[in-house]
Formats: sequence, C-alpha cells, structure tokens
Amino acid sequence: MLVSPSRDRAAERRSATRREILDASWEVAHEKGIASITLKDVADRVGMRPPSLYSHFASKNAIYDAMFGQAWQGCLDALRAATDGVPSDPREAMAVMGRAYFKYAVADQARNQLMNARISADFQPSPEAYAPSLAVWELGRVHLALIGVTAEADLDLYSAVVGGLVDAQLANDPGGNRYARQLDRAIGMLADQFGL
Amino acid sequence: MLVSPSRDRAAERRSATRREILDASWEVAHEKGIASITLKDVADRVGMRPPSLYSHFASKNAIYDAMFGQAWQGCLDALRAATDGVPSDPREAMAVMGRAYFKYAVADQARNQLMNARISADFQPSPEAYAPSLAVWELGRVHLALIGVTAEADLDLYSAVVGGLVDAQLANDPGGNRYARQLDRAIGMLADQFGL
DNA sequence: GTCTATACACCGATAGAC
DNA sequence: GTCTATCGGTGTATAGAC
Repeated sequence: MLVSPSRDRAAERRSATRREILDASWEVAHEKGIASITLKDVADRVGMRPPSLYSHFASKNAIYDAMFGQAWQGCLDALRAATDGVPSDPREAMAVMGRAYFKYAVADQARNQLMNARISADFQPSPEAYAPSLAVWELGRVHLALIGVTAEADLDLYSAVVGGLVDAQLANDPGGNRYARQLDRAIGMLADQFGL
Repeated sequence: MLVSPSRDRAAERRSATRREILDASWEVAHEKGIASITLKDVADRVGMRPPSLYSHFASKNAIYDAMFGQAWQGCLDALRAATDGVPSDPREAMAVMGRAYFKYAVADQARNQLMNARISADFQPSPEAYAPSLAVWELGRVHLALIGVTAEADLDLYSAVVGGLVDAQLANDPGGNRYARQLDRAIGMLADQFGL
C-alpha cells in the first residue's frame, strides 16, 4: 500500500500536536491554577490562534478530560511501580503505597486539584478518562487485601488519612515537608488500628 | 440631640441591607457553588440591580471577604460552645473538639470551600476577616495543650486527620455519614499515638 | 489545519440622573 | 440609595477563506 505510510505520518503528527496542546495546558495550569486555563493562554503557548485548537479537541472540557486521564494514569503507573515487588512486611506494604500516593499527589498542586476537586460545575470526566482513577482504587483495594485489610471502613479511614495529609501539605506548606513528616507515623497508627 | 435617633435608624437599615445581601450570597453559593457567585444572581435575590450592591460593598471580593469572616466566626462560636465545660477525660476532650469541627465543616460544602480552599486567584481575606480563623487555631492549640498535647507535630497530625475525614465526607458521600462513622475511631487512634 | 473575523454571552465596575 | 446606561474586558465557540 502506498497510502498507509503517509497516513501514519499524518496520524503521528496529529497526536504530536495533541500532546503539545496538553503539555501547554499543564504549563498554564501550573502558572495560573487549573481552573484558570483559557484557550487563549494555551494557544499562545503552542503558537496557534484559539480557534485552531478546535481542530484537535472538541471543546475546552475535552482538554480537561484528557488531562484528567493523564493525571490518574500517571498515578496508576506510580503506584504499580511502587507496589511491584510483593512486600514481606504488612506494615511496610501499607507504607509503600501510602508514600507513593503522597509523593505523586504532593508533587503537583494543579494536578491534584484536577484529580480530586471539582474544577468547574460543568466538567464531568468521561468514562475513558475516569477508568484509570477506578483502577487506582482497585489497586489500593487489592493491595490492602493481600495483607488482610478488607473492611470497607478500613479502606475509608486509610484513604481519608493519607488524603488529609496531602491536602494539608499542599495548603499549608507547599513545597515543604511539614506534613510529609507525619506520614509514616500516621500509617503506623493505622497499622496498629488494623491489627497488623 | 435630634439627629441621633434618625442616624440610628439609618445605620440599622444599612446593616440590615448588608445582611440581606450576604444571606442572598450564601443562597447563591449553595445553589451554584461558592466560585460561581455573580453580582447579578445576588442582586436578583435581593430585588436590586447589580450596580446597587456597590452602595453596600466596595467590590465582589468585599462580599467574599465578609462571608469568609462569617464562616470562621461561626466555626469559632461552635467550637467555643462545644468546648465550654472543661472535659474531665483527655480522650473525650479531643473527641468533643474534633466532632464539633467535623459537624460544622460538613454541614455546608460551599462554606467549607470558602474557608479552606482557594476560591479565586485574586481573593485574599483581609486581616479582620482572617482574625476568627486564627482564633479557631488558637482555641484548638490551647484546648489540646490543656490535656498535655503541645507538640507541633501532634497538632499537625490531628488537624490533617480530621480535615481529611471532612474532605472525604464532602467529596465522596455528601449528606451521608460514611466517613463520619470513622471519626471517633480516628480520634481514638490519635489519642493512643499521643500517649493519652 | 490554520487563519481572520465574528458571534454571543457573560462579567465586574463606573458615571450620572433621579 | 437605587436606578439606567454603558464601558471595557474576557471567555468559548462557529463560519468561512485560504
């Protein structure tokens, strides 16, 4: 086939442009906050005019949607890498996952807001973008089940405590380690509570 | 003086109108979210035209500022009432304050967002509006000090855990009690950790 | 696919009559 | 103090030429 190679190049270029737009969107989000992204700012950064973005994304929310998917996929990858080797000690297994999530969440405030807070009233993630988010929760559920923690209440408490430390760190000491220092202590507390 | 009584009536009416505007703003916040308040929506609800609001508030952010002060003042009042009688048991003292804060925070999502999250990039609370927020933290610090908890790290952990349960409750089970059910357990855990 | 031009809907805020 | 009228700006999105 003669058509195929040129199709490939076109498709490559197209997805490369999409990636450029998403990268630019993340830059804007880091500078002005996730809720303050505008098509003008994104277009400026890619060297386009705002209407041209519509050749690659159907709407602004479609950009948010792709970013949402990227954020949770990155989290899933980070947790998979961290929980790769099966941990011998149950307490260490709990700590490894908690630290990995904390590190990923705290590393990027804008990303964390997109992942966990409602950014705008109308934006709702699509099922495809939402999938890696569900996968993260499933990974957590399975990982804790392996060390004998299966109660729904225990999962709720675990996630709320780690999430609380993340939010406190980002809100009250961004870039610091004031609440990061409490993470291992909190997880030890939880392990005691779970009877490990 | 003949002038004084009429001045009083005028001042009363003025502050009554201010209160009406703030009440209307809270209503809008509850319906559309704290970040989506517009002067038009507020004015409609008070039976005014948007420009007329400027006779009572210097700007939209001045309205946010007053609301911020109200929210934290209400929290301060709630905590003072809850921690009024000196508690005999240290663990119960911890629980009383945690429950009071949790209850107040969870009761109003819009209010909680205004109190703890950044609503817009340009809004910064004035020192006067910020004062009751500082008073709440001081009350917490003193209350825990009375039962022997004085370490900064302990305060950080306590506030992050309670705050984490609040956020989880509002985000994942608004109006329910899925995370509220974990509150006493979490506080018991903390009491153990603090050696009480 | 990118551009110009523009529609369309908002928003916060100000000026000035009453 | 409230009103009408309006300014000046921003935002998403579409139409149509190239």
